[in-house]
Amino acid sequence: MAKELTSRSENYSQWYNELVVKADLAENSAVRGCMVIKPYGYSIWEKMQATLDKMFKETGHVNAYFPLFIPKSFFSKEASHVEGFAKECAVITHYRLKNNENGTGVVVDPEAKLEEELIIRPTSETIIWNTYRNWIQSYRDLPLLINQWANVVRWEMRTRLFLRTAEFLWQEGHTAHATKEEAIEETIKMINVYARFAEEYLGIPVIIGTKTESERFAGALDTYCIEALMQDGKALQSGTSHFLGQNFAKAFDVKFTNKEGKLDYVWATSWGVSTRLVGALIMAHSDDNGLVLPPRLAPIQVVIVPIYKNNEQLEKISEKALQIKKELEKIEITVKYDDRDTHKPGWKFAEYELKGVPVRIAIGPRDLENNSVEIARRDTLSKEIISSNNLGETIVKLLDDIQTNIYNKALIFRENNTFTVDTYDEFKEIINNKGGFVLAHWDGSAETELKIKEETKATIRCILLDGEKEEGTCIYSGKPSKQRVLFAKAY
RNA sequence: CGGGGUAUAGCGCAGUCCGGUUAGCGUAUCUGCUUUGGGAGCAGAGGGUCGCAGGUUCGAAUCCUGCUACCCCGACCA
Repeated sequence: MAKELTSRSENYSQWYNELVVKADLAENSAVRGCMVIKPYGYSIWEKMQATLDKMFKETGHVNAYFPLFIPKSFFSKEASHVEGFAKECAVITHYRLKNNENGTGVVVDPEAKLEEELIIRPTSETIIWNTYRNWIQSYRDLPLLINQWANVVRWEMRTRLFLRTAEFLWQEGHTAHATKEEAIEETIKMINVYARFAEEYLGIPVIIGTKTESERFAGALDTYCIEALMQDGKALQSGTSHFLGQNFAKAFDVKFTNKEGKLDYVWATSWGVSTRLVGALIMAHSDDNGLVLPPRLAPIQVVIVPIYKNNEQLEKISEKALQIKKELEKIEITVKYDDRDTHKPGWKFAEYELKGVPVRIAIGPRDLENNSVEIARRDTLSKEIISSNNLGETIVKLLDDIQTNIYNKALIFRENNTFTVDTYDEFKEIINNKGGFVLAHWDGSAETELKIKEETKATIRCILLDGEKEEGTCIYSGKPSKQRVLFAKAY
């Protein structure tokens, strides 16, 4: 009642904005374009971090930390990199404040101007490669497989909670290799790690592909990406992995002696995912009642709500509830027992639905008599009374079911909203009226890509990595094409 | 950064056009009693620099100017 949510059909973006705030994930801050990630939202991010970090370690990477500030001169060393980021950099020019002469506060001390201005990192390639120069001399120093968890700042014009904020949290992997082949292998390995994470944990099916030249990371030779389809038919780039070639090695003079004793430039990759994934999670699965979280990333997997008329009943129910909690926690399930007397059960039901808790167990006097509990699952909103014997086993299976179900639901949605077209008219019809992914032939030219973007707002999300090599003609120019590419309107 | 909109109690809003009692409603909060298997009921109470800064006026939430933030639509991006 107090937290009525706008429906998706009524206004999808309003639904998203309200949901983020009402489910207590994040809110806008006093600083333009920056968000406050609240504890519930942050714990989802922590779960993502923990999982990804483990996956990175399993693939041989280690964590380190590089500075937030980058000297301006570093930044300008790689030409296309500067061009890509220059328009959205925050710059530090001074290092001191002083009291305003009229006593009304503080002002920047003009005496404290920095010799060299500092850029707040929009990404760390430059500072990292400047450092790697000192770390790498020989092929024996390679590969260098480093990741960092950090915040970055990109001065965005229009921001949205999680999807695009001026400051965001992410991880960025930066690796150095002796050969081109090895670097490309690393790039592909990591995009596959992201894809596996998206599908197995976020429960979101993704398309793996490479970016066209115009969508590529500034400074990369190739950008691999995973693209997910949101419920409103728009695509969300959910992770990228870049093959940087020798661009940064040349810009920062990072050379090594190879086995033949010859000097050569190092081959590089970088890859990242951000708090944007939280936005993906919300938009992929949630419904008009609120969040739907995949069990593997839900901060609370099971909530237990007691139903009682008096203290005596509450005591008996609590005894049973705590016993169940203990049993579930023993098998690594995160359980919250909500015995607050300040809210009624119905209120709690609605609240936990809004917050996307996968499983709710309700226990009342009738259940005590019958040795039963009521189990409700968030993804289907269905309820069932079951015996409270062997609850652990049941819940484990149920959580697995939910994880699989929401993935399948998202997969079916994507299948139903992926279209193959052969004419520009069909293309426009689908992009304008339905949305979704559209597979179409493209002649490979930046001009055609731009024209299509200008006319329809759809962009090439990626060139499918495992796409069929099918000859055809470009829907726009009629020129020959070797394979279909994936178009969509994107976030 | 361009166009449009909004800013009044924690949240959601009315009042602003046409200046004039003590700024109101819903919800939330607090107290008490009754309640508890899907967002409880009744009674009472507290809570406001009307976004910020100037200006006009005897008098400003209301009129004027400037600023800021947020939302929507464009251009740019993870």
